Amino acid sequence: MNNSISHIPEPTLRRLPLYYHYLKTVLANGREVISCTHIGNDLNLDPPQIRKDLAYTGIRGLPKVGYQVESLLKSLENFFGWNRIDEAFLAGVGNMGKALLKYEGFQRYGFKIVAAFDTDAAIVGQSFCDVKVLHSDKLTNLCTRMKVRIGVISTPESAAQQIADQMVAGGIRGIWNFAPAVIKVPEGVIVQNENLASGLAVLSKKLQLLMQSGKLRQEVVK
Amino acid sequence: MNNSISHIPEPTLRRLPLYYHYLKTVLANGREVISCTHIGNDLNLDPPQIRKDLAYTGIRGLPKVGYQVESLLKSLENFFGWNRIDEAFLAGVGNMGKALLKYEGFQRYGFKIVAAFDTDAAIVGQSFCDVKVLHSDKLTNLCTRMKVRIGVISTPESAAQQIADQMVAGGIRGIWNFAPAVIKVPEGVIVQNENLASGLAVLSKKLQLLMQSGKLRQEVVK
DNA sequence: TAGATTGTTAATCGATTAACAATC
DNA sequence: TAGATTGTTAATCGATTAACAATC
Repeated sequence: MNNSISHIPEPTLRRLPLYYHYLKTVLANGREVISCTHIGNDLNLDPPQIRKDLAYTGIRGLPKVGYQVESLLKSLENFFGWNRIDEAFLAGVGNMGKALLKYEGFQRYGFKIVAAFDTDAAIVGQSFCDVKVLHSDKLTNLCTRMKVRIGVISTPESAAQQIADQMVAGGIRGIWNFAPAVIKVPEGVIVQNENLASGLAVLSKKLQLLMQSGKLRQEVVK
Repeated sequence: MNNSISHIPEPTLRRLPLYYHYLKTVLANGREVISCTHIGNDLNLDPPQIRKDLAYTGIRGLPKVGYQVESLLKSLENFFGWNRIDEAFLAGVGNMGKALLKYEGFQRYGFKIVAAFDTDAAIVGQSFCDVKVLHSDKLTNLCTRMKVRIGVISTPESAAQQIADQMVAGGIRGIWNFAPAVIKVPEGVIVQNENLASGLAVLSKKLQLLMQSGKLRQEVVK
């Protein structure tokens, strides 16, 4: 109800889909009501944080009882608008592009790739999961005609900016970028970068620190 | 030099690979020295933040001059240990698993998948980029023998925990998890979750808010 | 020298955590 | 009723941003 609160913390936005996925399995197991204590236990999160996150979707729980799983799921769906499917274009049908095309689980999150684009003649004309690969030349025009608002970039770095420009020219307002490139877009267009190297770096540095401290502790023990 | 500071902010860790990638292209363009002002301009980041991030790697710049690109790259490589390759196992050779196997750019980040595992008889025995797919039964044993410390999970959700257990049993200390599952591991094992649904949710919510505010503004103008 | 840039310290901002009253 | 849980307000923590002296 409280639509005036338009700022939602990004960490919260990132956690909400995790709750959703979890609650789906909870419901499948036949549980109708759940508490934050329980969710927190399964998801390794603090209950007050979960309560605050869920409150952003507008849902209210019952003291002593918890939340109704089904209405919690509906609340999340409404919050994100997952009941309506957003159509998207994908550019760059390489390894990552193919994986994204073939993954059908995104539909659950109101997201569907309806056309793919590439410049490689060997790939143009092929289909993946009923999505045809067209030549990138046609991106802007088709985008305008189909009123598509979301674009996925999984091209090599060298092509990313040009593809982004074509997307913006076609009216795309949100870009999900998997290319290791910084994309410049005009105001009013959103870029969400998905950089696997960042996650890998976090993991390997944490591991490095862990092993070091382990060695140090062993030496101290000796 | 200051190894006593063992805590590095995670946002910094996530940005450092972006600098590295950027500096590689800077060097390729023949530039030998660069300032944070310049980096910030190209990467859409504030110069003082970049300075602070880079300081964690131990590098020092020269006032008025900036940083030497080459020594900056070396400093980053040393900081992360990218000069030594970490060998990793991957479990779950589906769409995402194949994309990760085929992507060779990770070697630049000291990371190489040396064996892949699956339970599907149709996939076991195949090779991708010289990496052979073995049956998951062999994971734990081979892991112990090869002293592999990093595991990648790209299995379906239902298999993720079991694979994680096998990895931990084989001595793996760091898990890069692409499955939409919360994995329980003993203390001393690190899990880095890579959840595409989170990124997608952030993008679509931001887009939603953008379109709403746009419409509101239009109405106000009318 | 003057201006640009680094490096450091302080101030701000925002998210998480803690505390606690309200409630079924 | 008593205990568990929600929802809210306050305190803490950590990262970003601002300010500024030091320096080539």
